[in-house]
Amino acid sequence: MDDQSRMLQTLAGVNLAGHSVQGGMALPPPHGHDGADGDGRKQDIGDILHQIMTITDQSLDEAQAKKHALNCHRMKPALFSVLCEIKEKTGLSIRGAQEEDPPDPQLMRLDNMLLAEGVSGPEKGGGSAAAAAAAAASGGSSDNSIEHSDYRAKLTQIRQIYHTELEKYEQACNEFTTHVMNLLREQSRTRPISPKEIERMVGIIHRKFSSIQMQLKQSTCEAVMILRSRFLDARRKRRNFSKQATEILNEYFYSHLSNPYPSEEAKEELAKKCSITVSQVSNWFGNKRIRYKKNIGKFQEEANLYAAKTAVTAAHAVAAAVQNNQTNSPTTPNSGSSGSFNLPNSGDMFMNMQSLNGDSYQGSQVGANVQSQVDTLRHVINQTGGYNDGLGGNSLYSPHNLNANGGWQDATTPSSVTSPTEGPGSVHSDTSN
DNA sequence: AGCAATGATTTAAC
DNA sequence: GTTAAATCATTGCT
Repeated sequence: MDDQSRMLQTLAGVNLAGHSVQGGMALPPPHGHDGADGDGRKQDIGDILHQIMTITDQSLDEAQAKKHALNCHRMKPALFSVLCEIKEKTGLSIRGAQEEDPPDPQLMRLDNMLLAEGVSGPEKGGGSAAAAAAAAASGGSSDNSIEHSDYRAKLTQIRQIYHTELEKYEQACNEFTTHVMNLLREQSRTRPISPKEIERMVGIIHRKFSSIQMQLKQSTCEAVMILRSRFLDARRKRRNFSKQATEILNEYFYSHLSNPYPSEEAKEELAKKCSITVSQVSNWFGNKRIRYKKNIGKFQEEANLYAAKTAVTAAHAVAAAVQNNQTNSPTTPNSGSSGSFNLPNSGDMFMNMQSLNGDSYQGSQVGANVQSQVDTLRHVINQTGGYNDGLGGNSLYSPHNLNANGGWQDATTPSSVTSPTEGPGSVHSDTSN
């Protein structure tokens, strides 16, 4: 207010009246008597200045009436142009102080995150990436689909709230900006307000609103993070695999008991079959190996079960293979088998008929499969052939797979490590011995 | 509530 | 990178 009154004093004392400043001259009272011509002009200026000064303090109705009178004042145009000039000069320093700011890095981070989470961005398919991540992290299967949809629903909810709020803010911002601009434009007729100043004011308003928007974005991000941690932290919400998935994994495990290290391709295939991720397959095999090794006795029943389960198909497959070999090349049993043997067999059955490229496994694969079948058959033979060590029916199956060191007999090195360049025909490298 | 089973994570070794 | 081993955290059964 000091600057303003000083400015007005200068105006009244020097620029307009043409007189030198009279030391510390206060504004003339608004209602004074008319004196000489000079005095009268001074009185006019003082009056009009006072009116301009107070017009913003008055109510709109009051101001409306006064504005009209003010605009009609004979001194108004001259005074107005001078006020504008002074305002422009003082405004320069202000303008220099606050130039347009660079994009806020924090805001950019929030925007990026919201975009990545599918909260902002296009409506259709929004959140699919995050939802897919949720599906992958929480472990597939039918149980997971419930969680998946639940996650999606919650994310959609957040998304809706976010957009509604954002729209509200934007609308309010626009309304307010328009209102202020109208007000300033209106006032620019009576007060020295330049278009640039209006622009600056709009900028200030937008900045204010964008800071509010940032708060909204921040809280939305927080909500998404909480949602994610709740749904995606598998440890917090562990889901057991479906029975079918466990069965598939167990079948593979027990039919490859001699070397239960599925190759990368086999893991992928198992993951696909079980609707879980490859790392979940790895986890499962890791857990299974260690738990089996730790307590073989406990798993004997299970081993027998799966051995018996695959025995019939294994027997059929081996029989067919033998028959096939005999018919194809009776003199050299192994020479002709590679090209024609493609029957389902044993534990590999669920893998071999649909390799990654859709072809049947043939050629070198056959040897591995037969070995696997022999593994399985050996269990079954032990079980059904009456071999009994006298310790009871459940101890039929002997853990021939483990060596004295506690390692897997045939598992010299895990297949995925030692044979990364295996061809597509040797997916089951872990069974070839 | 107690417990076993089980999927995931961590750590260390390779 | 993978793996074994230990451990954590949850699920599901009794």
